[in-house]
Amino acid sequence: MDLDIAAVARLTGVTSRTLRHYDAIGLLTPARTGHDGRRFYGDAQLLRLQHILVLRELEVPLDTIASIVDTDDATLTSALMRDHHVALLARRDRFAALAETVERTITRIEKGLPMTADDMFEGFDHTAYEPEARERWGDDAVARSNAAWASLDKADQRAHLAEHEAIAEALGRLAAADADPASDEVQALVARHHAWVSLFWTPGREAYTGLGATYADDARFRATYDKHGDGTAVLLRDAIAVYAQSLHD
Amino acid sequence: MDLDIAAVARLTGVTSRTLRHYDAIGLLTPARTGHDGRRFYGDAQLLRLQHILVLRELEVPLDTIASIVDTDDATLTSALMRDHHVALLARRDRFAALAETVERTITRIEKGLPMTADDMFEGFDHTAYEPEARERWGDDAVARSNAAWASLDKADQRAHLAEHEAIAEALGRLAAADADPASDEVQALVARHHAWVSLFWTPGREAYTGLGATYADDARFRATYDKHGDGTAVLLRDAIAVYAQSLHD
DNA sequence: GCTTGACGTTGACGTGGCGTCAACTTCTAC
DNA sequence: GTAGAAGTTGACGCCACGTCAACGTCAAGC
Repeated sequence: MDLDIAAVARLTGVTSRTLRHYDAIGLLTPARTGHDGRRFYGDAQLLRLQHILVLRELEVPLDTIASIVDTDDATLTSALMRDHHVALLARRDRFAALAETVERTITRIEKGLPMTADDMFEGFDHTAYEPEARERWGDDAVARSNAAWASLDKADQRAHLAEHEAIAEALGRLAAADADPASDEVQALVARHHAWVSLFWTPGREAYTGLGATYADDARFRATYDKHGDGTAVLLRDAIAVYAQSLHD
Repeated sequence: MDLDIAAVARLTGVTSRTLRHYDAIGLLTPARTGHDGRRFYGDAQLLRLQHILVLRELEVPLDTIASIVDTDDATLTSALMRDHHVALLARRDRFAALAETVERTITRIEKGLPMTADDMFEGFDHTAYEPEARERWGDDAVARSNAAWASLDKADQRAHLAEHEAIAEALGRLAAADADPASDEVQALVARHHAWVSLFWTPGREAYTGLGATYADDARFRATYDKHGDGTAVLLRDAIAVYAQSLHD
């Protein structure tokens, strides 16, 4: 059942040096150590390693990774992994966009057509356009939200996740009852939602409205909310549009 | 027309520090320098920068990038960019695979189902499986082939690209004539093809056969060959299957 | 029992691609 | 004329390992 360091290296593609490094900094401690110092890893370590490698692919610094994977609660872990799963999809889309930009550049050059500088760098710059979506789903957003997340202790982390679930669920019920987006009940939930989002990022009027629109437009967001009932994402969008009027600039 | 360093930074998303670094190591020299030392960039530099950034996304070291983007011939450059475009698609697919693996892991954990260690790391390890495809399209393969490429001088680089075009074109004509894969004419072209491939990687019998299969199965490869006429990729695959019998293990 | 070779161990130093000061100059706006 | 924004050139710092050296341990074959 226990795998030695070479077996783990073969299985996962990381080098044994890296595994030793992760042990040295306390990021991944072997399940047990042989009497001669040899390292042996078990299933729990493999799962942890997978999560570590996912975050490494997302270019999260190792010390931040450490505080993320150290959350020992199972539901918490899988919730975070869902978040990182979405981030992987975002990176997939990013490379698709880059490939498209490069393809456009090649055909333009070969045909001798001119090209604007903006077009040439579409997809490269991850801060310049689509502000809300990039804010929430871009690479640096993941980094920042991970850092914010890492600053919480475990109880706070659990509470934060539970809060979002509670909001979405309550919204789902109101959506099923065909509630008015401007009603007090719905607006109270939006206020909680805004506070919830603000852990990672405090959106102003325009940004929050944009975020609401993204919720309803983007398939990934919509699925997250509509699993509590169809129309939940749309209700949230419309409610946010009302709520956002009270926010500054 | 000329952009100062801040404008380029905004446009492309790189920092001005990075641009200064690229100037310092001779990777990207500004079009002109103001009398006070300020840097100004033109269209040619932007195109070069795009290529640099693509290669950086592919994790190619800067000195290798330098020797790649220094090929001054236009057709050569666009041929290389095509190659790197494919590499971007490969990375896109890689992240898609990672996301899928993570998704599988999450649902398995939440349902309490067991999971084999192999399944958990599908897509992470880029050396363990699909040897031929990974050899040709994986990240490290791009790195190695770029390094091999960089070791050639410009005349050799141009000759190498022309050779592949010539082979593919001749194959296309024979495919249109419904030639026999085992015929001398076709086999002579396969011999040239094997020699051509061997600049970056010398495949044995099994690997070369696998490469041929990939040519016909993978849409990206197929398109590359079939632009010289439908059925070119299939002819090449079948001809390789014959040719490969003469290769060692 | 002894050697051999594969594979593990622990330090220690090296490296690539910038980030981040510090100290200074230059242009623009009021 | 002066403030402030943004440029310049060094110089050092940093992260995630790679790489090398010196050494220990185990299984297999003689």
